Amino acid sequence: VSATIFDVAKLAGVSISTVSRVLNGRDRVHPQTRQRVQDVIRQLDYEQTAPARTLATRRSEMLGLVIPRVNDPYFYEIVRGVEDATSAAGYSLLIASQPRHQGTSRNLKPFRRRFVDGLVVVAIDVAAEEVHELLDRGVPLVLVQMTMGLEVPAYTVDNYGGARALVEHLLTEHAYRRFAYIAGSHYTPDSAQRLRALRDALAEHGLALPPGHVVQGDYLRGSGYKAMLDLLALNEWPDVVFAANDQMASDALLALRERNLRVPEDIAIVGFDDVHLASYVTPALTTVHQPIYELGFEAASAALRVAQQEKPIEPTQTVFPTRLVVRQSCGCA
Amino acid sequence: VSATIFDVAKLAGVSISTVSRVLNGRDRVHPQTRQRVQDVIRQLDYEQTAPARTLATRRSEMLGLVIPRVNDPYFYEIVRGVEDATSAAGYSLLIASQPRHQGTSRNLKPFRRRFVDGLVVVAIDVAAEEVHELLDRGVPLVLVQMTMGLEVPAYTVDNYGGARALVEHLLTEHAYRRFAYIAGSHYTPDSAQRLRALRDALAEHGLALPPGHVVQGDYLRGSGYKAMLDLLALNEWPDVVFAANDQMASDALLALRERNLRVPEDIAIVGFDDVHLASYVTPALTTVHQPIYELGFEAASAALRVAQQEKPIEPTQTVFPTRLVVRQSCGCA
DNA sequence: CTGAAAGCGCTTACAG
DNA sequence: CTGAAAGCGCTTACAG
Repeated sequence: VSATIFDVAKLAGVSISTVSRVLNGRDRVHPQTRQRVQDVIRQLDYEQTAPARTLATRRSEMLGLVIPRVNDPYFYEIVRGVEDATSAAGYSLLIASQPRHQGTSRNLKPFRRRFVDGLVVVAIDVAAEEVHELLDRGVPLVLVQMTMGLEVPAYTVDNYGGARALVEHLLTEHAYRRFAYIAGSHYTPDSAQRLRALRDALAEHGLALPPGHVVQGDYLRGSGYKAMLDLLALNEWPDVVFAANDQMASDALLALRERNLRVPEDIAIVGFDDVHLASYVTPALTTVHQPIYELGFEAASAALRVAQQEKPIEPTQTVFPTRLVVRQSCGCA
Repeated sequence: VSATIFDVAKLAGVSISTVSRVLNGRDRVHPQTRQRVQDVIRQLDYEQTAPARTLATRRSEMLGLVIPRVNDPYFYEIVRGVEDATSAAGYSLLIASQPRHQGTSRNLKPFRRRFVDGLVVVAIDVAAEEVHELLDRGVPLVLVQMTMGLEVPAYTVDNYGGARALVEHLLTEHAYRRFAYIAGSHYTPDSAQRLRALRDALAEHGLALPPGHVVQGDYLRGSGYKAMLDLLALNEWPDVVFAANDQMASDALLALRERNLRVPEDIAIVGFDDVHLASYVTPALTTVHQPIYELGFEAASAALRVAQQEKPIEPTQTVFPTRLVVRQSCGCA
């Protein structure tokens, strides 16, 4: 139905090689020939067929994205960043979202078969073998919110530093002593890093987490509510609850309100991430900001930069800074 | 680097035609031959190269998605629905997000060139010409949250009915008389439908919107705040403010809190959509639920069903029901 | 500066 | 049930 490169060539009175040359802007073409071909292209509304080109060049002008399928605005922000970088480069985005936890995975195969020019893998367990295979083939692959050792490029945020700053604030500005922690899913490293920061900061002040004051959540909607109820079942309540993300902190808020407990007067709550929700709940959450959109944008940009220059990718480890955001849920005015 | 169909054929001692047959499960193949080929495929870890297949068959096993690039959890829910339907069908998802308002668009071209097997277009102005061209080519295309006349299949929700039920509640249960409306972006039909429902319901009760009581927002974060301030600048305040979505309603809440006004005592607020945010703000928003995820899921499923059966798509107009969700922001306990 | 030809890795009538 | 061959629409050395 549509015009092919043969149609263009015939009408312009040249060979398809020449059409291909003006299409790709490589090699020299006589200005008049070029003009003639371009006119015909416009006239026929011709456009290259992507798979034919991909087959010949092994490049698809698509960026692949692997991301957990969970319904979390946090991941949406990453997607937006990846997307913006991708369209800015004139690429298309091919998405495969995955159940968050799924043992060994062959999720990268579809991307191999489709010749994606780059791949961004977000917070997903992928087989090291597959990652290295892609990297070895020269497919620029970058990790976001996870690392796989120094040989694989990764974009993460300073979870430890952010959590540390948050806890220091709670210790020095508010003099809280009894802390509790609502953990995120256990198979991601960030919750563990944030917990470690909490423990270290407490230790420096001669404190420790009381037994039973670390409860398990999963980062998702609802789990913070249940975790908070577990905490309220303890003999001695904490002064302050540090939830591993804002979603769980917000759900904890809901649990406390139901029990007619006041935040921060009875129990203070803090979160992590600084997603939009954090500033809409009451009291607004004190939390740690991380540059979520930028994480996605920079990771994708890096992969695309490499793809477009055909250079091998450097296994750079990029750690974005985080920043304490003080609102009211910690007890500040 | 990887094995091709030739490698498999040679090692199995058959022609590539036969390999292709076992790969695609069509035509009869002798069981022993089939077994031998399958063994070799496994042995070589062979996988079909997608673009080669696409070039030969004109089918890509990709579903295209065009969606506004705005940062709105509402759209993320749709994406999730589309995504789940897509992976359930074994397809990949190719995303092109677009600035929300961009005049006539050639945004569908990339999808034509890549032979997507179906296309879901969400709340985006696309040129009617391009839509019909794709439809004419047999590419199943479905519209979500927009319609382009009866010839193009569309998935929408009952904005009018939902808004109507909401306003009836406010009129009969609460006896509010002075209404105000914060409109969504003017280039989408849903805000206008909701406003029309409001006007009709008021008229039936012998009421009307006072002058200046319709203010313009854009659905996005921040605009509800500004709109609420405009309303507070009026001589006579409304009893109740109907914001065209929950995001703007939540921002209006923030504006009122800053002025130390109480919701719902001083001014009641209601929203639309029933996004997660609605139940986290204080007071929780009375709103209208719409099945956002389902909208994306069903639209994508319909397109894929057609794609897989190679039948022409029926231009069905599907309208999902909406449902009043009563929480506290309207004045209910 | 330009063209003829081979090749990318598949599928699919057409014969047999 | 199976194979040889043409074709899908491009790109890219290789000659000239």
